[in-house]
Amino acid sequence: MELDDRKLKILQAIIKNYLDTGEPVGSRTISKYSDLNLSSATIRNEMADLEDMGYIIQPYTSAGRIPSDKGYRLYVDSMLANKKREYEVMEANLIEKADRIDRILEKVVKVLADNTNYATLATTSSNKSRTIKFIQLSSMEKQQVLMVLVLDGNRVKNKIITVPCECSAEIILRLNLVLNTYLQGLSLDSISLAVLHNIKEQAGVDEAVVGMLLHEIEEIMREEEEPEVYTSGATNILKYPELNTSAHASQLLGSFEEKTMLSHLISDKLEGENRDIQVYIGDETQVESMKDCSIVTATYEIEEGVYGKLGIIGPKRMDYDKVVSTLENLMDELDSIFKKS
Amino acid sequence: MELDDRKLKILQAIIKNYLDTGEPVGSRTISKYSDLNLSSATIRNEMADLEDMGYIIQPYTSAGRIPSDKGYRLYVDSMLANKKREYEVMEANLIEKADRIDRILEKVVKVLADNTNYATLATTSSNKSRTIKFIQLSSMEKQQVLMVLVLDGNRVKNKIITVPCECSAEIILRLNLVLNTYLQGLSLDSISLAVLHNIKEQAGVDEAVVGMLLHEIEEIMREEEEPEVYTSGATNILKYPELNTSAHASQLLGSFEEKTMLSHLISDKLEGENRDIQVYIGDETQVESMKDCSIVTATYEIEEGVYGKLGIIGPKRMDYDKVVSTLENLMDELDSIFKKS
DNA sequence: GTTAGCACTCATTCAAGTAGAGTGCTAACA
DNA sequence: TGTTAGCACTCTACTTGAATGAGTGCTAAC
Repeated sequence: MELDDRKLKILQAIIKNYLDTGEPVGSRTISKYSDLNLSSATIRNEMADLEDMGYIIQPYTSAGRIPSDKGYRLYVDSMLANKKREYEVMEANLIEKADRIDRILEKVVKVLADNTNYATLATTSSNKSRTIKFIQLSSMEKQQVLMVLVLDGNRVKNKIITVPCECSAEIILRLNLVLNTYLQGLSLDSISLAVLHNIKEQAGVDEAVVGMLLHEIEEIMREEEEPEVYTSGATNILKYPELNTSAHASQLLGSFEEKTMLSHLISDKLEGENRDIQVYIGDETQVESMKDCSIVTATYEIEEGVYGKLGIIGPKRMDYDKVVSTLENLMDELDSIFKKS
Repeated sequence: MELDDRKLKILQAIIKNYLDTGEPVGSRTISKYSDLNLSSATIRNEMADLEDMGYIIQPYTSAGRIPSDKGYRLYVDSMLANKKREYEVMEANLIEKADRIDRILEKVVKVLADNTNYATLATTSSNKSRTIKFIQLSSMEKQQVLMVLVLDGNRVKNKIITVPCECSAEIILRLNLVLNTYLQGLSLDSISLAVLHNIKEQAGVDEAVVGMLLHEIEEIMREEEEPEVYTSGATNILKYPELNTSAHASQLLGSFEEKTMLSHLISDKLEGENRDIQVYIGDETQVESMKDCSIVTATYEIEEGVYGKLGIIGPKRMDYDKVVSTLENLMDELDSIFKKS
C-alpha cells in the first residue's frame, strides 16, 4: 500500500487534532473539520489503511485513532523539511547582566520553559576539554589561599585552599606567574609531566604546596568536564494528563532532580551529529520512563568547536512546530551571545 | 472541659496511628492497640470530647478521627519538650570537599531529603548584610577585568567586567590596594559617601572606571542579600497521597521552582526568634498552597551573628520526631563546620 | 464511671444498565 | 471504481442502586 497524498492529509489532520485535544480522533471529526470534503465512511476506510501501515493506533476497538511514534515521526520530519523560520519575539534580554555561562543558561531554560510550557534543560559541553585562560591566587588569612581559575568561555571557578604553610606575598606572586606561564591555554589532557616538572621546579616553594594547588586545579577541571545541567519547568509535565499518572510523573520528575541522568539523555546520543535540531519520539528517547514523552534538542556553540545542548521534554503530542521554531530562535541568539564574548 | 491525662493519651494514640497510616482512626483501633485498656465505647466518649475541644476532626459522619492543626500542635509541642536528642548516624561526610557554603548547602539538602523522604530546603542568611573580606581584581584580556569578591563566610563571588579603557598592571595593583584598604570589613550599609570619595580620590584612574567597579560591588552584595535557596527532594511530596491530588501537588511543586517564594516562607517569619527548631502546621505556614503541609525549620550559624535556615516540608502527618532529631543533629554539624572555617 | 448493645450514617465497592462515540461492513450510487 | 449512506456491533464512560462495613451516638445496664 502506498501513502498517497490524501492519506497523508488525513494523517496530518489526525495528528493536528490530537495535538490540540489529547483525545483519540474519530472519523467524523476529520470529515467535518478538515477541508477534504469526504464523508466519515471514506475517512474510516483510509484510517483503516493508515492503521495497517502503522501510522496510527486504535487504543481500543471503537475508539478514535491516535498517532503512533511512526506517525509522529513522519509529521515531525515533514515539518522540519519545510520549516519557515517564523521568528517569535522572545523576551530575550538575556544578554544583559548575564556575563557568565551559568547565568545565561539558567535564564535560558527559564525563558524556554515559560514560553513553551514544557520541561526544559540545558547542558554545557562535555567531552571537549576546557582550557585554562587565567589563574589567580590570592592569600587570604593565615594559611588560606583563594584560587580563581578562569577557563575558556569565561567560566570562572574559585576555591579556597588551606595550605600546610603560610605563604608570603612574594611566594603567591611567584606562583601566579609560574602557573600562568605554564598552564595558560592548556586543557587538562595537554598538561604534560614535563610541564608539571617545570612548574614545581620554578615555583620556589615547598613541593607539597605546589602539588596541592595543581591537584586542586585538576579537580576543578575534571569537575568542569562533567557537563552541568540546568533545568526549569519540570512541573509543567504535570499539566499533561497522559503523563500525570502518578506512577510515571513521579519517576519522570525524579529524574529531573537526578541531573546526571539528564545530561546523558541529551548529550550522549547526539555525539558527532550535525548541529541541527533533533527530535526523539517515544521509544526513540531510549529511556524507559520517557516512553510517553518526546524530546527536542538543539545544539549551540559556546566557543569554536565547543557545543552545548538545549532540550525540551514534553508529551508526545507537544507542539513540535512551536518548540522547533522557539529553539531555533534561541539557538541563534545564544550563538551570537557567545561569539561576542 | 479539661484535657486530662487520659484524654491526652488517647489523643497521642490517635495522632501516632494517623502518622503511620494516613487514614482516619476509629475508636476500636485505639481501644485495641493502646495500653489503656478501655473499651471502644469509652474511647468514643473521650473522642467526642476531644472533638469538642478542637483537637481532632471527623472528616464526615461515621468516619474515624484525624488530628486537627491544634491537635498536631499539642503533639509537637509536647514532643519538643521532652526531646531526648537521640542521635542518628547520618552519613555526614559533608565536611570533605565542601569548602564553600553553596556546596555544603547543596549537599545538606540532598542528605536531608534522602534521610527523611520529605522535600527540603536551605537558605543562606538574609537581612543581615554581609561584609567584604577581600577584593581581588585581575586584568584579563583587552578591556576585561575579573573581579573576585570574598565576603564573610567565605562566600566567593566573581564577575567579569568590561571597562571603558585598558587597565595597566599598575593600575590594577593600585585599585586592589585602595579597594581593599577602604572596603575590607564593611557591609553594604556601612559604606559611607566619605569612603567612596576616598576611594575615587586615591584610585588614580578614570573616575568612570572606579564608579563602575563600585557599582558592580554594590550589585554583587545586593544580590547576596537576597538569600539563596537550595532545594532537594521536591518530588518526595508526590509520595504522600493526601498531597498528591493533582491540583495541589502541581502548585506545591511549582512553588519549589519559584525559589524566592520559598525563601520568604522560611526566613520571614522567624526573624528575631531564638534559634530553636520551629514547627509550622497547616495554616500556620501562612501559605495557601501549603495548608495541607507542615514545615519544620532549624537555624544554623554561619558566622558570628549570621544565621541561615534549614527547612523540611512534608505532609501534616510527617514523622515529626525523626525530622526534629535529624535537624538537630545536622544543625550542630553545620555549626561546627562553619565555626571551623 | 464504664461498658454492651443497637440503630444510624456515610464512604466505598461492585454490578448492572445506559448512552454515546466510533468502527467495520455491506449495499447502493455516481 | 471510488464514494457514500445505513446499520449492526463494540467498547468505554457514566450513572444508578444495592450491599458492605467501618464507625459513630445514644441509651440502658453494670
